[in-house]
Amino acid sequence: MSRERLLAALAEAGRKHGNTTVMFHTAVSARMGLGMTEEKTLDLLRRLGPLAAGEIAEHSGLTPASVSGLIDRLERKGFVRRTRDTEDRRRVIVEIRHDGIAGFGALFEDLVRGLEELYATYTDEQLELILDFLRRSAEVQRAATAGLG
Amino acid sequence: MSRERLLAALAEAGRKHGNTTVMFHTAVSARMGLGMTEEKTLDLLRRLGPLAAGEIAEHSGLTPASVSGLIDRLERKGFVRRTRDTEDRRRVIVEIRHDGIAGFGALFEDLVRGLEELYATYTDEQLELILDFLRRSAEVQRAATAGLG
DNA sequence: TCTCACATTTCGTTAGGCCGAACTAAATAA
DNA sequence: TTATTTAGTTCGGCCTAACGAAATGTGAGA
Repeated sequence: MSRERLLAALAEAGRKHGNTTVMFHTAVSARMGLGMTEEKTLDLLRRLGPLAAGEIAEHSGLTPASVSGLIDRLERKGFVRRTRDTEDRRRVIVEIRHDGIAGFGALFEDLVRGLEELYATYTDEQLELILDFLRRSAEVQRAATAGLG
Repeated sequence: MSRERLLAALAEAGRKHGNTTVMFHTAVSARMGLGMTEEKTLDLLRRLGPLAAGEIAEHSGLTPASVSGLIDRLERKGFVRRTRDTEDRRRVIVEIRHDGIAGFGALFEDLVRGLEELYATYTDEQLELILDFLRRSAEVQRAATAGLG
């Protein structure tokens, strides 16, 4: 395959790959009964650990009032727990209830298994190449997203 | 790096890559002033070509009433055009207005340029490997999504 | 103690997007 | 022609998730 064709094929494959990623993500959220904001918040908590309500407001750009409602919804669905900060009892700490999201791990089973099978077909060198590509490509996407802010 | 570590790193990198993909996608939609449904509809029209309102209803699972409003919004934003079917004048054909979407191509510029630069650092053989990986990995995601239906 | 500042919640409102029911217009059957 | 079905639209109502303003409870300094 000529390099030109190769690059064209990569553009197309990348587009499709992105599409399936978004679709999978959307399907998972729907199954968990989560809205966009709720899911983004869970992701925040996964990455940064327990946060105060105000910190969630900062990270998400929502007003404090909206965050209250957001936490209510997540709590009602069993995904997070509210705790009073013992240091500063005005603050409310929000933490993920791992027991609440555990049941949904099954949603990822097919994906995880499929990817494991896929990875199994590559040599270590090839996997290193793929790993590097994924990291650098994620960085490109991150930068492009920031450029849209 | 041991294969075990390699696989763990891939799982993590894959997760992050998926995240950045979704975030980029979300940011683009926001910039275009599109809701989730509107965007899904545009994607439908891109993939399947012009569709009748009723066909959009079938594909999206929305009621005809909702589709009417949906088309109104897309039309008002300049992304689609309504046409009467000349065969069956009850039917309304919805088609993408490429001139309406063209202005937003710039949103992808950074991403496209970044990926081109990234691809430029690989040999043809390496790109073939990446292409194959993207295709197979997209298929895994597609299958996993279908499994959630 | 008495403010005053701060973190969060509550309340009332608004905008978006969906639905069902009733409607118009066009095609089709009797 | 007339009755029925089909395709979309309009209307009114509802729900979700956001917001601003005011209330609540807590901390901290004079």
